[in-house]
Amino acid sequence: MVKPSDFELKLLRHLWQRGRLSARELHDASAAETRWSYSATRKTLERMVEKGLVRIEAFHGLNTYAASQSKIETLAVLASAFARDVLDLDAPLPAAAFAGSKLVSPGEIAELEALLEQLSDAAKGEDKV
Amino acid sequence: MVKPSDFELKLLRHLWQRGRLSARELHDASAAETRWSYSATRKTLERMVEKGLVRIEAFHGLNTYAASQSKIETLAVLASAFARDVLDLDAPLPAAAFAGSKLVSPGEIAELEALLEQLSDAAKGEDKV
DNA sequence: ATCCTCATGCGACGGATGTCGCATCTATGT
DNA sequence: ACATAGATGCGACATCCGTCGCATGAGGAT
Repeated sequence: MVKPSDFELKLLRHLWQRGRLSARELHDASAAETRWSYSATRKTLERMVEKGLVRIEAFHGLNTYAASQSKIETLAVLASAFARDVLDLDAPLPAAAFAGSKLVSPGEIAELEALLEQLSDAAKGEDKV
Repeated sequence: MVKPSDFELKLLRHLWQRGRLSARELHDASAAETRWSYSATRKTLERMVEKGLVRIEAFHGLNTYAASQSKIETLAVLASAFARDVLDLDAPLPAAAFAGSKLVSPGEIAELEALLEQLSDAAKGEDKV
């Protein structure tokens, strides 16, 4: 699972919400936040494809892009990095941390928690070696 | 207030805990985690001085370094960036998020919350303009 | 006076990322 | 057939950061 940068995350959010988009559509949707030129949006998108964050698919010559890593997976990577690097926590972040976010429904929070625990267990395993 | 990178944070932790240290002392204390050469530690330290994260002071020719941004301030920047960029939260992170961390005492959590609220209010102000 | 050790200043390289422009190709209107 | 608009591939530059090495210099040991 890949950890996106802050800007990459902004693009991902639109893709999660709206599914598959062309570069132009994604740019129009996100330009207000990023304040990027169309070129900048496209280049970032291109790199996200290389990294495996986004899947590209052409329809009759028009490239379209869709997230290839789910919102929950992505939040899990980000949250566990925060817990480990910043808070120096062993256990995963408690669900309460996500409670106020409009990004995740209660059902998704449950899913997230499961993933987080998995990640933190995996980390412990590596430690021992 | 400056947002440190993950590695810079590792160095800062030692400075918060032990106060002023020489480059050598800091390196010996942190090399296990960073797995860096002495040169790498020094260079990072040098850049942290430029950024204003650390204050340098020479005693009879020996350089010593101390954190110039407190633990709580730093956690506040990091936590509010996480809340804003990742969780897309308007309000600051709830105290519950920090509860399990050995880095902060209950008293410090209170201090943190105050700071976080300040930061989130400031952000709203800028938004409106 | 000579040598060794350690600190210091500073340069360098590579990868990630933010940012942008240009040359080319393709479909479409006239 | 030709011009125009938009999409695409790709190159480029700057900055940050992880990482390291070298040359110089100062203080102590012989």
